Amino acid sequence: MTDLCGSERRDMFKAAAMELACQYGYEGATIKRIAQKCGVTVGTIYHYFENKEELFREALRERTFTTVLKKLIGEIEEKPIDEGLFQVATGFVGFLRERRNLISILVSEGLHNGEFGSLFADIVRQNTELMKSYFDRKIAAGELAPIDSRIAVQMFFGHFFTAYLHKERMQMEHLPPLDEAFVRGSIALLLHSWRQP
Amino acid sequence: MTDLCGSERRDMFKAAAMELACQYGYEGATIKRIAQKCGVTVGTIYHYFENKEELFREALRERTFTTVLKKLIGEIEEKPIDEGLFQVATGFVGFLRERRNLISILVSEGLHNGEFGSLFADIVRQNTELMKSYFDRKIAAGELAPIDSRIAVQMFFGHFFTAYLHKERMQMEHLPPLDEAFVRGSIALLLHSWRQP
Amino acid sequence: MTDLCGSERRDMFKAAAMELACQYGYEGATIKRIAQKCGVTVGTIYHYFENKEELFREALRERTFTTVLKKLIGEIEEKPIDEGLFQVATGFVGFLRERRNLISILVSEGLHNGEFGSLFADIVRQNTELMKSYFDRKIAAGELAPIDSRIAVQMFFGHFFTAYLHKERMQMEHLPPLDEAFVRGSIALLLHSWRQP
Amino acid sequence: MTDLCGSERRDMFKAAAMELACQYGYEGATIKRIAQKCGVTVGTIYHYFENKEELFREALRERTFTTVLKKLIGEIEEKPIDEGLFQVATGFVGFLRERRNLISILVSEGLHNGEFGSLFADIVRQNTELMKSYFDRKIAAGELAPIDSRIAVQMFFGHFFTAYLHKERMQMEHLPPLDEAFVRGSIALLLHSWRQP
DNA sequence: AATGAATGAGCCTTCATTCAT
DNA sequence: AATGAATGAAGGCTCATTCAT
Repeated sequence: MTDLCGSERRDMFKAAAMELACQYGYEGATIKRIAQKCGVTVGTIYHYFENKEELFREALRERTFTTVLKKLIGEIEEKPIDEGLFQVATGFVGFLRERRNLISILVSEGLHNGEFGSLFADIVRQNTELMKSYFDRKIAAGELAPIDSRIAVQMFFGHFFTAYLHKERMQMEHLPPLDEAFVRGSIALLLHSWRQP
Repeated sequence: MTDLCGSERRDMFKAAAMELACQYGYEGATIKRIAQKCGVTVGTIYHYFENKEELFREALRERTFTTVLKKLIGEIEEKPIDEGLFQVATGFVGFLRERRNLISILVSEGLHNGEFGSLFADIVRQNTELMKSYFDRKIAAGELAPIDSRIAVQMFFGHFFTAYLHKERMQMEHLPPLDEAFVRGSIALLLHSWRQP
Repeated sequence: MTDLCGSERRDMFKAAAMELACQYGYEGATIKRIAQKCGVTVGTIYHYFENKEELFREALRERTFTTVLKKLIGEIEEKPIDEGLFQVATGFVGFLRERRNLISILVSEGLHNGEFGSLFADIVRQNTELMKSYFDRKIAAGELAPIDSRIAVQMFFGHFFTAYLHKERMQMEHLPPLDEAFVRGSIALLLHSWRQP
Repeated sequence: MTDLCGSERRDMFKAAAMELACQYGYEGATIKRIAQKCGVTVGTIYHYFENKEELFREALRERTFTTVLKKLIGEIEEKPIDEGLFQVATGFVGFLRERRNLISILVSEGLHNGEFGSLFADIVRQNTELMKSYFDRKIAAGELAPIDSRIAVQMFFGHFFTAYLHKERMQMEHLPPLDEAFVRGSIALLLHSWRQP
């Protein structure tokens, strides 16, 4: 419709695909629907992408949290640990929100689509490694106790990921909102002993 | 095939449906496949269930972790907190493993199927409440510090849930196995301060 | 439509497929057209056949000239060679006419469809072998000169096959009709020396 | 790509069309594939040809065996019959090999495409007439017996055509190779009596 | 002259569902 | 209770063709 160059067109299709898949699932995001949403006909989409899977693969690969995380870790290196974790957590949740479609598809399709599954695994591995080495540096520096950093990373991301999924993607109304208080509270919980000293 | 009464047949269909959906996703678990797996023809399934959705809804509602959790909490009330958490966590992971199919479907379909979504939300709420009141009693008893028990519950379940999903459902090879050591390590991480005292 | 048992239904679909393919080619014989010709909807055809290729493969394999040829050779063993050849040639042309669809598809699709190609090759080989051994027996019996029986077989079938294709399938009006006179004339041409003695 | 004048471009497209159609069939030889093979885009082809059919029609009409045959017959007029037939047969097989694409398409498409069918018929008629009059002259000259020259021509071309199709286009491995021995053997078979004198 | 984006009809195939037997 | 033939809409994808640039 509007005047767009080729690459912008591709982006438009990818965005529409993500949005529809988030709403209806991968199967529900039909090429026809994607085309309609973009005001073109099915053939056009195949002019830009080999097939449906390529369209999605490319869209999903596009931007991952890893890029953001690298930058964040660079910025927080010198800050106190609770501030550092706060910033990463906030960035993570913000990313999940911004790329909400991506997340939905990776989770729901990753469970039974090999291609998407390994894409998801890749992303998780990269993030895990970055964060683990941050933890390890903090342990070496004596800021953190000698905890099992591998598990710690899983706990950190796992918590915020699940919280986001449950609260914002599945609208579980009994759960607290994912606001700053929640993030700060969560980090406090991690850093402090649960046990009464 | 073998002689089964009506209710047993229903169970058989539900079990087959779960298994196939776990493997191929909800869309991939076609009525024909379910029928074949049970050695009957498509028509038969429609004798027992109104339609595909009813079959799945009923299968998913069947048994949730809540039943197990109630029993577990009764048993651990008097035990020290780390042992109590260990038993709940172990029971939770065991349940996820045993009902692996159910979990897959709730997660992947819950994201864009309203019916399944609220089913999932229900289950989560019940578990959250049970566990939260357990935490609250422990806080009152002075065994736990006055932590935010709502967040703590989310962190507890969220961690093991994510760990299970990533490791055992998505085969992320870079993650540690979900064995006793992992569970104990995770609980230690929760109960102790991450920060160097 | 009319009451037919399963196997008759299959036959009906195969017959329709052959007829349409003969008229429009393999690609032109669409499942929809086949279904329409049979008064059913597309889904029905897929109830009987895995896919389009299976439908055609089965239809093509169904009856080949080999069966007819075996019987014919049994009958002509004792007859004089020109009468024997006349009967085989007549039977061959009759078969081509009767199974006109089959031939069209094997020839036209066999050239670029591996599956159909090897099907055709199989048929040709079987016929060639049967006929060659007949020739060899006649040579041994002294009724035929010690000719190269392999080439002779190719010449025999090749001639009638081409004649049929050109005249009756491609309506080449400048060619003589494929009647008894033509067959007898052809055999005379084979058996007698072309060269002026 | 390279600098070609209009007519050379047309030839290039036609050649590519033939080659692809030979490999994949008429339907399989898509405009896009043809364009790709020539390093241009689809639009370009439509600058040179009205539509797909025109492209093929023109390509097929291009050069036929007739031209070659005329020349050959001129050359063999004075030679002994077996040598003459050898040269024509060799030329014919050589032509089929060289124009392999053309042949495939005429045969396979000619069966259900009226346009291509009559094109093929034209070619066959011309060749038949040329060869028949050669035979008739040889009969008049007493070199050949008073055979039915119309059938003889069909037998001559039909044999080599089928042999080529079966052996070199359909890779029938049980058949002898189409070499000089085969051609000479075939001609001997034609010229000599099959019957034991 | 050449491009390549866009079209839209049509292809093969799948699948939940119905229903006469 | 069970069958399985039949439906028909829908899905992914292809392709000859057009046309503004």
